[in-house]
Amino acid sequence: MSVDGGGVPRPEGGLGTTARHAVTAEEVARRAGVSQSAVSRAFTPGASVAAKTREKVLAAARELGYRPNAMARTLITNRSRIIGVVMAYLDNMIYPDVLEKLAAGLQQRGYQMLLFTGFKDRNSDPVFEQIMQYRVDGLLLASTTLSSDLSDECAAAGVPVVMFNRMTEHPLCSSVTSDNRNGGRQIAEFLVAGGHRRFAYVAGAAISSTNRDREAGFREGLLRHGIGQIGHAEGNLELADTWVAARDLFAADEPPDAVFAGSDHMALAVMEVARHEFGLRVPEDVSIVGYDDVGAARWPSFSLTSFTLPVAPMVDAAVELMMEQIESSSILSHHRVVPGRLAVRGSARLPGGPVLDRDGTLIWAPGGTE
Amino acid sequence: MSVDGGGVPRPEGGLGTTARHAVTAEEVARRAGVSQSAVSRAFTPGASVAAKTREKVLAAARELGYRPNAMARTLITNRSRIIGVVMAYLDNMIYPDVLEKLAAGLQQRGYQMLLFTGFKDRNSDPVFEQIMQYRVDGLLLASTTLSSDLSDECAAAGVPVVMFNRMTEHPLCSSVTSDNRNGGRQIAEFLVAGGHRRFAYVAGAAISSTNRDREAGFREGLLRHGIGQIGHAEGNLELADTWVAARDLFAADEPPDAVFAGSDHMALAVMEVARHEFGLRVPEDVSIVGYDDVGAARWPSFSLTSFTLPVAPMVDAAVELMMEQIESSSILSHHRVVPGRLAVRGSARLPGGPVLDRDGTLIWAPGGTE
DNA sequence: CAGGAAATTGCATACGCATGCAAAAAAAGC
DNA sequence: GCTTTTTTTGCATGCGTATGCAATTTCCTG
Repeated sequence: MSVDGGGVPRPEGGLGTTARHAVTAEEVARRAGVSQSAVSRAFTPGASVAAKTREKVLAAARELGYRPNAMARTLITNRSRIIGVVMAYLDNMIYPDVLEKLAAGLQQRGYQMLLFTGFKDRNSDPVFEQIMQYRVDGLLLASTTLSSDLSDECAAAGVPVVMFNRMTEHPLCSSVTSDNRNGGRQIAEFLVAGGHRRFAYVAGAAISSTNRDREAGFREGLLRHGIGQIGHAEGNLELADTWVAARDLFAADEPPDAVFAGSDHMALAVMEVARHEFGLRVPEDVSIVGYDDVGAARWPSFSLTSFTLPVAPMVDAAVELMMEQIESSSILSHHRVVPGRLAVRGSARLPGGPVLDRDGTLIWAPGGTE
Repeated sequence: MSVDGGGVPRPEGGLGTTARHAVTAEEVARRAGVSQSAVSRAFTPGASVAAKTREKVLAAARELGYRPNAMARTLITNRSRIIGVVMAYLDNMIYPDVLEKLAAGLQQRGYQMLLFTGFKDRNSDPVFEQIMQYRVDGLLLASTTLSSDLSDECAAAGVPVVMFNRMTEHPLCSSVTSDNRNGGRQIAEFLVAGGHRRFAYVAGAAISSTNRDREAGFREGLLRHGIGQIGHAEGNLELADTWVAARDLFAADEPPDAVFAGSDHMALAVMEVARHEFGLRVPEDVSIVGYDDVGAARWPSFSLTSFTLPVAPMVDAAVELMMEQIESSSILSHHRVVPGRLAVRGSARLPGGPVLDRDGTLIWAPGGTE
């Protein structure tokens, strides 16, 4: 079905190539009876202009509908005030939140966001050319990475790179992550303390440092208690894959009684399979723990125990790190690790240990870990 | 916790203001032994260059790491190849999908996306200035609108405006929506056919045309069967608000036995409250129907009956509409309405009528509506 | 009111590239 | 080989703005 109104042809400004004509500083200058420089200065905070002149200019600008041309400005200042943002995928439920907070943070500092997406299982090299052509002031990679060569290129071009939720070995990139390793470890402790015996890990993308660290921490924590053998399944951050992976786990001879999934997204899928395909009770038959603490984890239907991904402080840190580098014109290699905590809910059996109520969220605080 | 690597100062290029220096066409030209125009032509598809020259240029460019400056190009061509995208909010679960498909569609046509977000309960005027300074080739508004004045300004500037999932009265804006009205009507028919008596509508944002149309269709459908009085609650697209709204509904003297929520997001919240706060069985005690057919609607825990928001065709239509206007340099006012269908699942009592299985999805097809 | 300091202004230029135009080179036609 | 046609090339210019510099105005100070 299609309801079409009339087509209104745009007034042509001249020779076809110069179709539309935006108001320029020159025109404003003429109207205000000043020079083009004065107009420029009137729009530059802190520039040397008499208050009276600025008024005249702003008035003329308002009348003509003038707006400075950011592209032309970029050409001179060599600053686009644009940050290239690459998001691997958006179906992880934390990303709406990340994106919104990021947009707000950049916006507030006068920066815009050029967004690219769709690089879940490979790095962001494919869009690199495009991004760099727009002379972004910085590059933020969320849940994705860049090849070493391109990272070098960025550094050479003076474009700071900040990774979000991913670590990298590259000496000229910065990163902001949650304490994945510790999170995995703490979950292991929690599950062991809960009296579980057969553990399984549901993995995210293999190339993801975040996934590796979470798993490493988990295994490390279990090993402390002499548990070396655990189930492993590839959820791959995809619902469909996780579904299959979960079936494999529960259909095994010795199905796990405690599952840690590398992201809430996958954890919820595991829970669905456990309950509705295998008729398992959560947490009586199987405990399920996730990581990220997405909004849905709090829904009564799920009540998912999950390690918090501290989105707000992480985004803040990322923006800070970016601004710091842009303003100082230097490429840094700082790695910020933001601590999280285990939000204890109903999807995993409770251990005997102390569970505290902090700001309405239940926290498990075994002696000395915090 | 914070682990910091070393800070590597960026090599300064000269007088402080010219901190970093990107390779220019001029330099490539010198290296290749041609003129700057030749370089420009080598990078312009369809330009008049000998194959041999192009090779030389591309080789030199590769050696120097040259990348055309999109900003400078924009200044001349008057085309930024950037689309300004404003998304009202991202917590509606369809938006990750929309954003990804949109990015892909634009990317494929050589366009980039300048993203703005966070305008759920007001229009997008606040960021308008910023967007226009970057001389975007088009403006796409997802679940948000623009004041009439600014719409005029866009038209005057030759910037086409396309609304996604919102209609507008403005004569110089285009829009792509699903058939909200028909959807609401069909849901009414479905619920009436299912033998329900007491109906309620959970509303989204009051300023949203989408919300109004869905409600209008719903009421219209009910009225056909003589039902004029229905419950009404404001979910406001917010989980917290929906939670409260749902409590009000179910705590009433005559609680509804059929609830239509203006979005799946809200429908799921209603279901949570019904089940876990009021102990109601779905659909035995109350039927719940949503709109959008988000991924989670398919999860066994919810099995939400929902009217489909056809994201893929809608995004395609939006991109088409945008490109058409950009390429023809004319502002159109086309309103595309993309049909959806009722995906029948378990959250609402089934009527006696025909429920067909189409492509694995159950569709309710009352005589002659399709 | 003179004289100098400070604030303001305009001029000219540069940023990196695309493009019209004319000149040059290559190809084609005879 | 010479003219005509076609293709390729370089020159010059302009897109809209910011900014160093010098000229001008305004403001102070005595």
